[in-house]
Amino acid sequence: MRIASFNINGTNARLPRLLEWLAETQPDVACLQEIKTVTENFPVETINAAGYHCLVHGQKGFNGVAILSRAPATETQRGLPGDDADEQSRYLEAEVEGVRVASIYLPNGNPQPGPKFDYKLAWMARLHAHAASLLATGQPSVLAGDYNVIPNDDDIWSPAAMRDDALMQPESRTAYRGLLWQGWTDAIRAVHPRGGIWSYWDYQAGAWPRDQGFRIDHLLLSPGAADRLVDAGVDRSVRGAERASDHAPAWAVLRR
DNA sequence: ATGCCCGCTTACAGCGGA
Repeated sequence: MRIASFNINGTNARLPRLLEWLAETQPDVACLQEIKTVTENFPVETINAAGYHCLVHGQKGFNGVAILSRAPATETQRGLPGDDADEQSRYLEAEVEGVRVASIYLPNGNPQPGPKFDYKLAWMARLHAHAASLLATGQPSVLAGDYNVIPNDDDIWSPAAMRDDALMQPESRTAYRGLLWQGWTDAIRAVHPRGGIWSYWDYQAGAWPRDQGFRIDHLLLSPGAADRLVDAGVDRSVRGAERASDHAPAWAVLRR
């Protein structure tokens, strides 16, 4: 069972690339982030024609997440619990083929310090609480998404280049590690323990041709899911296409 | 030190992204 996470950076701008990638890699579940459209405007019929069911939690202009699946999915959570005033569409969760799968778009948090960084850390605290409730169910679960956290210094081409960025502040990393201590396994890290794997390359300053990237798209596996881990990686070549997203898809394969 | 590039919006400039 192949589960992937892809920050597409705009549905309208990226639909051809999305369809190509689905056809080429045929994930069983695709968690999308930054769909940047309201739910009603997501191209459900086109995605259905490509062989995928759609669950969509959209938002106008920014954010927005979706879960595409070859098998029917049952929605289990829309929006991250813990703050009724939070109107940003950054969390969607469903059960697919017996596995609980979440599509996560964690706040960027820049500039830091500041209210956006506070929101990021508060959101991560809420995620920590909800993730604990998922572990308590004992169901195999996968938290897949754009975490906007560079976990380690070997997850970026140059730690100095992003030293003051919200993505690699100690508070961000500590909160991410808190999920690991809770019992979640970073699938790509487990398969590639030496690091050096990137999932994002900035549009600016020739970051892609220079391979100046970092890893912020992660799939966290519950113990029951981690026991079934076969392989994990990043579809790097997707980043090299015309009109590509600035993210490449990250994926994990679980034994059925 | 700043902007580079990209996608979005009751758009033709400004914001958010990372």
